[in-house]
Amino acid sequence: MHNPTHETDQPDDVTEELNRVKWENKKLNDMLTIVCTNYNDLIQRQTGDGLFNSRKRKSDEIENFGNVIGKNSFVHRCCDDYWSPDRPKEFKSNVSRVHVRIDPSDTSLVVKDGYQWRKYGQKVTRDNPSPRAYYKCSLAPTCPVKKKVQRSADDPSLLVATYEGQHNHLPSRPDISVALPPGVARANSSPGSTPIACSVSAASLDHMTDPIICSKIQSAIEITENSAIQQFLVEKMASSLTRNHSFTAALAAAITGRILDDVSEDNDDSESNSRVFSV
DNA sequence: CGATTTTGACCAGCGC
DNA sequence: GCGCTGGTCAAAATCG
Repeated sequence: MHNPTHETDQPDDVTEELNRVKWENKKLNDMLTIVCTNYNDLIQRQTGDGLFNSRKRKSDEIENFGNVIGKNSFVHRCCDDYWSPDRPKEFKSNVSRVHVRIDPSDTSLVVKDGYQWRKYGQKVTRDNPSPRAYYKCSLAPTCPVKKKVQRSADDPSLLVATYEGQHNHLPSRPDISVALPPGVARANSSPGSTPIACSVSAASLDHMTDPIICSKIQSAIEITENSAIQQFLVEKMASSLTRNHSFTAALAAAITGRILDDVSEDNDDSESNSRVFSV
């Protein structure tokens, strides 16, 4: 956003430019706050009402925006074949799976990801001799996120965690999820598993099948500043919201109105406005 | 003593 | 309609 050619300007111009950039950042923060609020409302409306009313397989329809990432773990594409190959595919979108390498002798079904989970059930399924554990997020009473953890039938040293829903709160260990917004969990190590660092190795990223998610996650890992976190958050929300035509129409109308307001308020500085919204 | 885990029972979707 | 199956409940047990 900041034009590098201004660095050679007079000190007064530099100060003015800095003030202008600060003002633009403040505007972006305000807009981001509004978008976040509306986004959470929309997601809650889409996933909250009746989401867990049924105790049965309609829970497959739950949307998920959380991708978990860490050393020795990797994300499958959101629309893969979930647990069973013969499951219907039409409502599996945005349910993410995470594979975590553990010690084969470790029998615990624990995948630490910065959130606090309460186990509410365990089941032996037909297609896998190892039990499947069911967890609910216990960090916030209203958090709808659930996860299922089961050993891979093919590779006992691999834990497969499936996340359903979106966190409506921050993780209990912000140090783990420093670069990821709420709703994006990060896999950490279980007691018997290989410790997972906060960086992602190239080898682990190679396991990812979706280059878009891979690149986004890699960029997220490199984020250390607030502006970068906001950018990642916007990308995440945009990728899910652009599928909703009514939302995009409403958003376009809102932004258009906002731009018009800005133009009328800052009539002397139309160049800066175009710079902000041309991203 | 509160939080969490375990585990058997129950419920509901799905295929036949 | 019936049986199989996955998901959830809830009481008891365990843990810190």
